[in-house]
Amino acid sequence: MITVSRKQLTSSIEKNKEISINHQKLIDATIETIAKRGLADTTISHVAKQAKVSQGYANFRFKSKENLLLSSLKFLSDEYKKSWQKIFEDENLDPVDRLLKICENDFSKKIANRNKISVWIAFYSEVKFRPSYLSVCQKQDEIYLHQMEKLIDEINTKTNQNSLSAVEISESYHSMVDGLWQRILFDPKIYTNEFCKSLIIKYFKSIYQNEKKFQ
Amino acid sequence: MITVSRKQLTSSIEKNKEISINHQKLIDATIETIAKRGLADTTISHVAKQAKVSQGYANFRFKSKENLLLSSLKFLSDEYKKSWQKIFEDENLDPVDRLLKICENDFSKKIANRNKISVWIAFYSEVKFRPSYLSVCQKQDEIYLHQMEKLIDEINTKTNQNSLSAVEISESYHSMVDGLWQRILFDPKIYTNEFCKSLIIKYFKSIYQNEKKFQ
DNA sequence: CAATATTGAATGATTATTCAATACAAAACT
DNA sequence: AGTTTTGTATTGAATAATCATTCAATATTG
Repeated sequence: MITVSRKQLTSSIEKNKEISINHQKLIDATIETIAKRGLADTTISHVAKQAKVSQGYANFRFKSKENLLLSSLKFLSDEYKKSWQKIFEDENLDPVDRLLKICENDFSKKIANRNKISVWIAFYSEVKFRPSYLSVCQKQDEIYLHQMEKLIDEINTKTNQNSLSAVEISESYHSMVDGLWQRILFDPKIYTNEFCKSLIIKYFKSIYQNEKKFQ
Repeated sequence: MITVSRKQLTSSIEKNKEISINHQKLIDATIETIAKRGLADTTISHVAKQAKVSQGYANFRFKSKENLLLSSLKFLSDEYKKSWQKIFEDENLDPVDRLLKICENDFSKKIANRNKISVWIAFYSEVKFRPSYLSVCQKQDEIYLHQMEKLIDEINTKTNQNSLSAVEISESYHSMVDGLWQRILFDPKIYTNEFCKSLIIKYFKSIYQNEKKFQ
């Protein structure tokens, strides 16, 4: 009785693992393909070949191409969210260190690499026309910005900085990051992750001139 | 002889006018269509309908869809270039005023409106995969950045600002503009042109704290 | 009556989606 | 242990829709 039950359990776990491996394999292949060929030229057939499954299976597995694309966007979005959420939740960091960690994360190789930025920009360009894409990004964006504002507010208070509001600083930061991501894509020789990060840090340095951690 | 020659001249001008009206009509229709439906969903048939010509004609006139898209990008790019070139060439402006004019232009209704930003972003997302798109943007971008660096350098010298280099400031400015354009598209209620411009001016204010024109 | 501009239906290529056929693995039965 | 049965995973060829492109026919202009 026990052995049978164990066997079933193992089998079920392994089956799920198999399934989620295929699931993730297809999402990875989608990201690779968009990065390599662009969203306009990404067909189910290309993705399937990249993932080494049949074309029919890719479609069957995700019900539709649209759904596969959406799932890939969700994956990227979740991955990004997890990375910054960990930093906002870390109670051991003082505000300035937390801000520095956020910058570091935003220009880490895991987040700001050419493959992933290609995909982000491809989806950005379609967001206006696909409500489903927008809803994946919008909510997380709001949370990020809200946390950021709280954090900047703390730093403003601590440093007696009051010529720029927390909203203004976090909006500026956010758009600078978006802009720099774009530039990493166009000209990665000049816009290395390090260069981008240092530009951002210098921005903070010019606002918080007495804060030594930005030096 | 003279009358015939005049007639021919007039006729030729009017024919060219007709032709260039159709030409421009199709380019405008392309921009409208990309803004309304996205690049992925922009077909020759949609553009032709928008321009009120037949589908066959649109293709015939531009030889291919690819060429129509490229011509539309060129049009946008030239329009933008003309607008900032005029400012860089205006000898009556002192450096800070010139910088203020550049900002104003970058967030003017003519340049930074939802239609045109939609089209820019649509092309950006494909730039990596179409060398022809890249070559349209790249050169002008370089000139813009170069002029900007010269300008910032003048202001740095004049104001004894030396904690940030001209390159750093112009790169930061440039990416912030790109980022803000993106945000105008996503959330035009918050990111009005005025709001974006004021964010940028405040950035300069925090760098050039003694320069009264940024107040 | 040319000569040129414009049309719109036909063509062919591409591609998402479907689904009958097959491979595979686990369970049930000798 | 080996064989059969059953259920699920996966394939890939067929289908149907979309769309750029072509071009013979028609309209327009000088």
